[in-house]
Amino acid sequence: MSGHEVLAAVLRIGDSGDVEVLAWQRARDPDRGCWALPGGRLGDDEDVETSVLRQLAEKVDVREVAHVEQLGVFSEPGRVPGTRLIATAFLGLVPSDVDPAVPADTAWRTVSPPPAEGAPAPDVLPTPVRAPALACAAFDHGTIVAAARDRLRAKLSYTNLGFAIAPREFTISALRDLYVAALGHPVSATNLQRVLTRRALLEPTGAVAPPGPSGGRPAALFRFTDRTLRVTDAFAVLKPPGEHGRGPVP
Amino acid sequence: MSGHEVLAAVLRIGDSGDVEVLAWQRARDPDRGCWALPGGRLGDDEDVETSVLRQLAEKVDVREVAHVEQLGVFSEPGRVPGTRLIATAFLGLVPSDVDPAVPADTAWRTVSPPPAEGAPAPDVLPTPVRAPALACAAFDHGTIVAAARDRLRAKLSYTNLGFAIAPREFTISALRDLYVAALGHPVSATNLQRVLTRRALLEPTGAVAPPGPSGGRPAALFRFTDRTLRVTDAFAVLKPPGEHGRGPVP
DNA sequence: ACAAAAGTGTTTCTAGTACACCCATGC
DNA sequence: GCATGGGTGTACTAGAAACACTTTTGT
Repeated sequence: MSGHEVLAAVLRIGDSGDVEVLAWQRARDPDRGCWALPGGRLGDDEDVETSVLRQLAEKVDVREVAHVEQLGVFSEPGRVPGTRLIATAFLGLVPSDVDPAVPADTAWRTVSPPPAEGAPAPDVLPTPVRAPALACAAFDHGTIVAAARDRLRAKLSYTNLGFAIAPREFTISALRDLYVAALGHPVSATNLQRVLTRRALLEPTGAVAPPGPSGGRPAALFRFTDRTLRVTDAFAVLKPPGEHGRGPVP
Repeated sequence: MSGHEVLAAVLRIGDSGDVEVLAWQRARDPDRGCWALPGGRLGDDEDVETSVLRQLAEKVDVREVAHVEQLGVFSEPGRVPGTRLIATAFLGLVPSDVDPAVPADTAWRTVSPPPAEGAPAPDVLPTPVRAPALACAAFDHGTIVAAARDRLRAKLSYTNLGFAIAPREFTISALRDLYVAALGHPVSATNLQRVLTRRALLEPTGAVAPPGPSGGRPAALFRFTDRTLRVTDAFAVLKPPGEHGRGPVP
């Protein structure tokens, strides 16, 4: 009776230091001109995870999507006008260095940052070539994008999810910039390196990046040791007794 | 084309110190005799959240369910034989002191504990009147119950979710027993009290509980200050700078 | 008096933060 | 030399775990 669709909020950290989402512009009513998330009807012989990967393959090369996970179900009866359509929403992440070819109606749009809670507004940056904001989101896709952005922000803190937004190899300060964009607050490169190193998420490649035009010490290159999601900081509290200073069991 | 159902894994900590799930025994094939989660078809004019509360009202008094949240979508094409049926699964929690009237085919069944990871098996308890194990779960409901149990366990550590499994008023050691059952590992009453008090989740009622038959100091009664979900320990790491020793802003 | 259960005080540990300082490069 | 960016060493802090000890009851 009711149809089922899958929708993907694919996020990437843009060069300008913004979170961007992959969206396509609707050419027809309803919500003509507004931006919609890629997705489509669930097929008869696929589950939602398979379906979202299939749908994404039509927009971007799926090999470029480093991580996909379910966000939840959006099922308000009137969420799309006309028919009843239930959506399973996904978060997808693409490393910042890949710029996949996308169809003509599709583009990376800047996700508006969440309201800074309590903290004063961050310094105004000299606006470089940033993607245009997601001014008009079709249907309830704005809610889905916000959920995706929040999920990314939360998981960066207690998992190794950084691997999905970072290039294969990177300098610590480049990684810091990605974290700043995704978290929305300043991050110290010094401490970021220490936290990720202590958790054994990062390893040096041995190579170094050449310094910029104004000099400076060449930065060492790092990579994530693991490229699948791992929870690294679960049970911050009330953890099993006797696990005080134990490192991770090998 | 494809139907949509909602399913609720309603959990409770039983008197015997086990996690129990509300289930009903199927009288017909397929999976006759196995235990299934309460739920049913999504109505045309309701979203999944509304629907699951409606479905639960047929099994238990919804006022007794202290917390409900979405777990995810289960959509494998063959998850139920015959037709295509997509399920949105929910976690529900009922305080340990309520024992709602349930239909004849419905009962609380013990959820098998998760495999103890690394830690040695907990002490063998003298088995009291524990609910029978969920030996045969219908369809993919076993997976859903496991997801519910894991979700509860994780959220107990970084939210105030304890309010949903505890009675209105309780002693610290009673609360400790609930946490032990849900977490699956020993918890110190001393430290539990301190952690929850420091986070301002607990407040004394002023009353005390009478000691048991063998004496002992009467225990003070406490309650949760809040009875809606609140994240208390987010961003354990990489939190915004300058928030070092700041308490919660009033 | 003694056992049992509850609760407090105090120490120790660890992860994270802050910050001063040293290193390597371009000009 | 000196400005610039990268990296290390080290002190400080807070939250939590561990454990000894005190308090309040029943027998």
